[in-house]
Amino acid sequence: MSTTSFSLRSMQRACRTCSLHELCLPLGVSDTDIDLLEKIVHRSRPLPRGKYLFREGDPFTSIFVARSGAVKSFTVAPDGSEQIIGFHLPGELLGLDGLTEGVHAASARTLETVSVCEVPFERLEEAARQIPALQHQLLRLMSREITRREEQLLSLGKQSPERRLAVLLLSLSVRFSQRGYSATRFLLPMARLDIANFLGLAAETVSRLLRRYQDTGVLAVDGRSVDILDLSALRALAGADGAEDPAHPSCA
Amino acid sequence: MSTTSFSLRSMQRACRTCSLHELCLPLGVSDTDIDLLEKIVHRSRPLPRGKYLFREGDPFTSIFVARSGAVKSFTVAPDGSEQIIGFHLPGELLGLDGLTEGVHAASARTLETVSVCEVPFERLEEAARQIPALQHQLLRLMSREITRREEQLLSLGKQSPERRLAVLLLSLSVRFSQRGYSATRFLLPMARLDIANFLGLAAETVSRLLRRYQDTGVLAVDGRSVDILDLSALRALAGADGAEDPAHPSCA
DNA sequence: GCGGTGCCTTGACAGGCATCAATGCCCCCC
DNA sequence: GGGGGGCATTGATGCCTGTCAAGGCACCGC
Repeated sequence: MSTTSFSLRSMQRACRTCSLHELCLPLGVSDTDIDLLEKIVHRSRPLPRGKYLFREGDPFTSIFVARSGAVKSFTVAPDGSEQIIGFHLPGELLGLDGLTEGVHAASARTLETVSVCEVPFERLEEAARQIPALQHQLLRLMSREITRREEQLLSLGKQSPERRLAVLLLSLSVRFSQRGYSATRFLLPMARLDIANFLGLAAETVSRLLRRYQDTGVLAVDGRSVDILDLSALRALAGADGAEDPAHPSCA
Repeated sequence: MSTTSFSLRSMQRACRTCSLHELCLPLGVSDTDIDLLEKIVHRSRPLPRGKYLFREGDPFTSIFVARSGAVKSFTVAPDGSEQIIGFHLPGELLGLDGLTEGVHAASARTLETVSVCEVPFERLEEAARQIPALQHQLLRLMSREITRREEQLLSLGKQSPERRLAVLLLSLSVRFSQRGYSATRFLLPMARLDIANFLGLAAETVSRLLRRYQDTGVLAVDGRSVDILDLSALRALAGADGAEDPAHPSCA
């Protein structure tokens, strides 16, 4: 650990050349200050599928960001049942919920092969004090995590399973496109059961909904590959849609 | 506005003597540094029920904390339907979701008479740079907001309406007791329709569930007043409960 | 090539919750 | 004191979705 002798050229100055630059901590930080940041960040070798970044109850010392690959975070109820809290794509901060109590409130496990950056939080905090732009970006990223969870809450609140799934697909679409991938064709990083668990549905329902979307020409689905054929239709399904169920009455 | 002449003795140094001290920004900040913080904070007169703290789309300039009274945050879909994202008790930060885009992502409206503190965010950020303890506490509070939303996600994910309502009641119970109120007897600050909207249920279902809880001796409900008679039973309903429905199958 | 194991899909069924509708209560305002 | 509106409760009905069960498909190791 202490004396890594293999050459890591591709890992040096990685933050500056990282494609996630704009989504991650370095945004707005000057080049000289990025050097400071990079001294703090640990870059791991790729982790295979199914590995834990951290577990519920682990002491909180670092936050994590995937450079590639998706991660799920979840808690395990006393009866052993798993409840998925979220899916994290590259550039999305992981582990921030541990700061409150000093202990991670959830576990994080890789859904596929994942390269992660680990950022020791105390050192990050210290650096943020010295680099105003870094402090600002850290706060912004935490704000983004709050916003993302609020959007998830919105989607779960819109009770119809049809909507929930549509919202998830749209969210993935947007997030993939922000990361330079296609907004309409992508591979789902997670299993149907994970989707169902996350959305509070049965796996069978997810399956049937996907089929229905396919039958109505909104999507083309083949296993984990998704092709969004009619984006506006999907938006209508997810959104306020003036379609069929007027959801909750307004108080306005 | 600029020249308020009326005496504000009770409002001066309010942070230091505020009962929410331990839950709010001043925690861990030295007395001399609190003076600095207090210069930033605006304390408003009490707002009546139904007033907006901010609206979706408003430019983000400040965060808010209620000193007393509850607030709901929500978004309005294009079709006019309201979706409630959360209920905020005194000491819980409001408006943080605006930092990401510089624009508030949700609206916040008072559920009852509310006294709020308004904290201009730029100045707070600046102060946080100078006061390490304040920076740390700000980050902790943001982390707490993330955690709270994750808990809400958990509760919405646990699909059974019975559980969701139990989780909400327990959450309120804990939060009231943290604020010095009874953990078992309190007044709901929100209407049934708000609860239903928040939990993704119909108002009728909420009503029926409350009745069922009452019939089984878990609660005594009268309008908005709630008396938790059997806390452990409520926990069982909310939690992993080895009771009736084994929720989602585990992947572990 | 074979069997095994996840994972996904499809079908049948029953229960639960949303929906519609009506009633009652309380508070506020006239 | 009377009327009205908002909110809560209760009942009846039908659809949707969870559950159970079976089958198919792909990937992996032997």
